[in-house]
Amino acid sequence: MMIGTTGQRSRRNHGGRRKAGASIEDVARRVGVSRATAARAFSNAHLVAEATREAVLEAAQAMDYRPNLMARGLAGGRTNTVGVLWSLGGTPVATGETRLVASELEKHDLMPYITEFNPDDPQSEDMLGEFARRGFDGVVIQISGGTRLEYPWLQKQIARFRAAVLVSNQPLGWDCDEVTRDRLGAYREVARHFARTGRRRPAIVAAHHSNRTKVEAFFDESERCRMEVLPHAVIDVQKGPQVDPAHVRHVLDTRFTGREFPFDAVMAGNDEIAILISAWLMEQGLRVPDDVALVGFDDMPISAFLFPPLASADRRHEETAVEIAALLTSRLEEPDLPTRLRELPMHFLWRTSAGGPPPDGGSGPVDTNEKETQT
Amino acid sequence: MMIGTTGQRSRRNHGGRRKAGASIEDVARRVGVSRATAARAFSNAHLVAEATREAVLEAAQAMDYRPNLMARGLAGGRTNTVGVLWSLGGTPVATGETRLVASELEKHDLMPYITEFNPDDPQSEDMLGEFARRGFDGVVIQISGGTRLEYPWLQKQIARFRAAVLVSNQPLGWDCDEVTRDRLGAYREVARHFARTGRRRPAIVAAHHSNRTKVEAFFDESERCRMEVLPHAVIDVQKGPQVDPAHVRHVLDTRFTGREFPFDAVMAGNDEIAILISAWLMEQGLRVPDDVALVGFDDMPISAFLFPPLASADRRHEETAVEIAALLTSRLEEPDLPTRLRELPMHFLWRTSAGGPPPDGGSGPVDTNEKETQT
DNA sequence: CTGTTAGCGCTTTCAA
DNA sequence: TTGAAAGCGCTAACAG
Repeated sequence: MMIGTTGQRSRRNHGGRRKAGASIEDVARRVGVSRATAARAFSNAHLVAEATREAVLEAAQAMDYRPNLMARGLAGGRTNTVGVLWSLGGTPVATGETRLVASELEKHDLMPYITEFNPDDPQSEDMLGEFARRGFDGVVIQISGGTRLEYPWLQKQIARFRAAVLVSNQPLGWDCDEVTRDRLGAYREVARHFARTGRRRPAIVAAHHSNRTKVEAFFDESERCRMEVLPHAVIDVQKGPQVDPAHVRHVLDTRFTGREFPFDAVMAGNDEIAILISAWLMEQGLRVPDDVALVGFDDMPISAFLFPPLASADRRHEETAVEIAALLTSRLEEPDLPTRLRELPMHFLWRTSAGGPPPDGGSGPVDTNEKETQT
Repeated sequence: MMIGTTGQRSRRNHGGRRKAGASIEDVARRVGVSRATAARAFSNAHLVAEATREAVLEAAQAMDYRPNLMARGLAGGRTNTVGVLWSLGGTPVATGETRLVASELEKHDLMPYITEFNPDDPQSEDMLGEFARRGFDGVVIQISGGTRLEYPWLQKQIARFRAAVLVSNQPLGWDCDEVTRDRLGAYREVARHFARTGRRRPAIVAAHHSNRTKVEAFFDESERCRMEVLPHAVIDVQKGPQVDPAHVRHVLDTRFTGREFPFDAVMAGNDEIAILISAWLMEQGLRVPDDVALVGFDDMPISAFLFPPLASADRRHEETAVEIAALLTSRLEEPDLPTRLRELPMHFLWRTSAGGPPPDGGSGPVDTNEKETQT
């Protein structure tokens, strides 16, 4: 490591107060009204005379005035900031999802702050406290494979914000708006597809073994369809907090190499795992889907273009992001709205890797089956 | 779409002032000192008598006091907030990188705001203004495949922050700290490897054709190594602002299907593109690396476990993230430091898909060749 | 509909 | 080393 010295330019503007541009006072003076009136033109437009408001807005435009949100928050007003607490788990799909949510919120002039979140981690409580202290207007909280359905501290923290949207796997019924994406239906659809196309011995390879419901749904449906559920049909590849490709590989190697692979259909917890399985199967000389049918989950952008194209389940990211933003902004506008529940069930997305002909001649069901409820 | 109504619970805590926990005044009262002194214990500890400070800190702890950062910012103090402006471009690698940066900053008790950034987009200027108005302490700005080397407005905006770190492809020499990851070396290494292992006709498939330097470096080295650079050896798969798998596929299909694929070595702009190419080649009945050697870029976590394992270039994410955080925090502590430049060149990472024996018996060079400079 | 007046919780002179 | 006092820019009563 070399250390050279070729100059000594140093940065100006060290500590100290920075001038932050025009203030509402400047605008007010220019228009000839009081500070309060000028300010109202922004935060309570409906309390200001049409003409006055226009004059203020025009002056503000001319002076390039923008409200200082620290000051606003401090005084109890809105900061146009929302926290997005998501369990990223290192998967590209999750981070992609938060980007969609972020860009959707930005469309509504809200500034999203995205952060990793795990309700089982006590540190997460601090995070929410910090958000409240910073005057965040709202929070979006994803309770993903959550081990529980009740987090009393969380429910309490949520009440500190003007708006809160929960993103869940199943309706939680907390006192806030909620978007639910049920994945059980997709798991059952995959099981039925496997059975219908002549598969006999299905397996599931997934992380988060803790979250049993999806595994149960899959095997329940498998048995109803007369497939054989072998003793070790659940292959858990969870290790740390996130999926580790090396570990997935290691599990497959130690459990199956040298022996005959006993399954003819594999459901993977997500597309990344499916890709790893696919590579491993190829290496073993097994063909997808001829020898083993393979289905992933969450539909990564590249999945449709792999060889063979990887079947998956549609996570409905865009719709979810739009719903979240809609719920949040409407709540911010009208705090007294009743709590709302939006259901966006996930569905099996047929592609070649799943084998056999696609279900009823299409790549997915037509009825997406969403529900809108006031709870 | 069904609309049901099953209740009318509504949220409390609509607008209005929220009580935000203990204030510095409460702490001061409890200890028996003035507000100013208590506050100094946090923001200017060295101006307070040892004993007083300890008493204040202890009281704060007991009362679970945390400074209100909106107030602090408003009064001109630090907000412990930094903006991370990164060109995500939808690639999982970029988002993964920002997560590393974020978690590194969090270790230093800084709160990162990650946002998409493109210096060629005029809207980005607003973004920085907004950050300044919100009292952000610093910004991390990635100037990626940037078309230019000078962005006067950007350099000016940067001066509004206490700290700024630039993340670039090549040293830019602006008046702020900088981390540079040169990728040209890696491109040259790949070309040399292809030549050494008997490949004759290399191609490059990449987005961002605008950024020609890496393409030039690759073909320059190819020619020096006596490989044949065919007329259409640059396959541009750029369409929108981000890589679109469908478009990559489309380009490959329209240009090569039905004809013989003229190249025996392909360098892809990133691992995702490489995966798409690999699938496409398989579909054409071409084998990697026997018929076509393939190298990606940026080393996605799953790349090492694909079939065949995908060669790539090490983006040195972790080191980069650590450097960024180190530069930022040190600048915040000591504003008068000279500007610093850290160089972290990227290197070729051999794996099976690249064909032939690995370069000098290893998977990569030992000398990582970093530099530390004061400019 | 508009102006006046208090703060929000902190930092920062300026004296003591 | 500490305290008193004056804001930072805005919102929120409360009068007019």
